Amino acid sequence: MSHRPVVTRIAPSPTGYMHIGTARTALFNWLFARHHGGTFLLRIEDTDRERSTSQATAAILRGMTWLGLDWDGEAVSQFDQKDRHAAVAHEMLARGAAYKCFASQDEIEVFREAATAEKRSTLYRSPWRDAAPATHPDARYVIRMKAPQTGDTVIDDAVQGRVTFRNDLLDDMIVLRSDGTPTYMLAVVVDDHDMGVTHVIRGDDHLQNAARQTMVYDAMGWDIPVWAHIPLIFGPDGKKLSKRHGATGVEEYQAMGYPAAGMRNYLTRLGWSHGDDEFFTTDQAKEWFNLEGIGRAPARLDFKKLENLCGQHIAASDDAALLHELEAYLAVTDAPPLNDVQRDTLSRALYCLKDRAKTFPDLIEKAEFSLNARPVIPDDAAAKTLDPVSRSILKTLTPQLQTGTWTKETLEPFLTDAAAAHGIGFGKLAGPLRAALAGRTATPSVYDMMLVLGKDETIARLNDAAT
RNA sequence: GGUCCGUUCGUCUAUCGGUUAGGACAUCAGGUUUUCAACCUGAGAAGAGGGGUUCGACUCCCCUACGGACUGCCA
Repeated sequence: MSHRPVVTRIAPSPTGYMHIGTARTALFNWLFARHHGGTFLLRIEDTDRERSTSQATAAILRGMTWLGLDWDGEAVSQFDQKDRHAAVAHEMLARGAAYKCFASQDEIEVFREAATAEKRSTLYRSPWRDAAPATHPDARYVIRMKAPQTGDTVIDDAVQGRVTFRNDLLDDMIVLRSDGTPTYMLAVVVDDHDMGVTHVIRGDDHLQNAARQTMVYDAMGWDIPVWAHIPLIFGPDGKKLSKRHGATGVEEYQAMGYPAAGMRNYLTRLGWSHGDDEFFTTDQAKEWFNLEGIGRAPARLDFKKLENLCGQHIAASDDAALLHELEAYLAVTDAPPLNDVQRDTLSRALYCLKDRAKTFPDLIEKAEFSLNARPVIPDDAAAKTLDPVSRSILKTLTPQLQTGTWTKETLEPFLTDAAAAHGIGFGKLAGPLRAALAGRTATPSVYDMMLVLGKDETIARLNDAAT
């Protein structure tokens, strides 16, 4: 119960891509730290040398960066601290809080199989717990925690409440492997302590670990951090999120073209609430975020809602930032970059595009009229509107358009009158105009397209279609 | 099997013993419109089941059911 400045961390293991659940946990930790003006650290849990890869570490860094979750200081490698971990393990040995166990993996394996077969508890009780040092063989050993076997270990969790575990149901976990490397259970505690972590916000798959880790804190006489075990994220069907659901990796979401701000908003709201607030900025999230608002039940991913929120964020973005993020999106998907003309036209078109796009692919699709150079190739539906009559009307338009001023205020009455002059409503004229200008039947407003395209380009496209 | 956690509209959630159980997404029906999107209006839609405690339970307790996590010299 100290008043130390808040320090949180995200501690992903680099054994694959960055899971969306990890991203949300990172987000919560980041939000909490930023809310309190504290520190948010990134630690790569790479003590599993078999499975850790530098590519996975790079993917984590990319994912964090994309989501805008800036961490303080350098990302640290847990493995780099292995000597410190080993020292703590030996310190525990010296304090009588741990012991050397000479049981081989095979031995334990045999025990577990037998226990499982006989439906007995697989809890392993090492015969070396109380063995006199004189009886120790000259062989490889692991260091096991000498866990209390009676009483309870109580976790006061900021999300889950008070959770009690019976000590006689917990075994003496290994803290140092026979090759001298630390296990996760030891390394997290040592690192969190050394890094001054005050609040451990992580998936509730770690809830039981908190009990075991508490024992290490106690053995070393260290302060226990505030625990906050948050529920896991499920797929839309309520099942554990798997490849089958389409997207489990953060980078897949980026590649699908969701804006980072929308992603943050959605992920923050998933399992956390601030009254009825649904759409909010990252600044608001930082201002509002607290542990009390975190729910206790797992939440399902809802892509429709994600899209809706993303659409709102795109609409709320300022044009320059939106263009910048769009180009970044293009880059990660290996799409050809925008040329100068496209960038210029698009930046002028954004105002009439961003209200109607939910994702970047969506935006690009709707922006096509401004991205593609002549000639405009109409799709089938658009081609149908360009019948001889329509084409002849378009033809009469261009000379008159040539002389008018190019503003919405002049264009609007002009086109309305032109339609009327041919005995049709503007709605009838809009179809062929769309086809000529965009080659589509679904486009932004005709006026907006004309404004974005400019007089010369508009007339050229109209002439193309009329002939 | 054991331990632990969870369970409000289809989905995300509000409610912190007293509400016609609210909002959002989605859905459906209207409206507006220059197509699409958007927007506006409206509708349907929920406390897993059973016991308690209480004047009164979605809210507190117990049991059941269902879901999940953990049960590694993985993290």
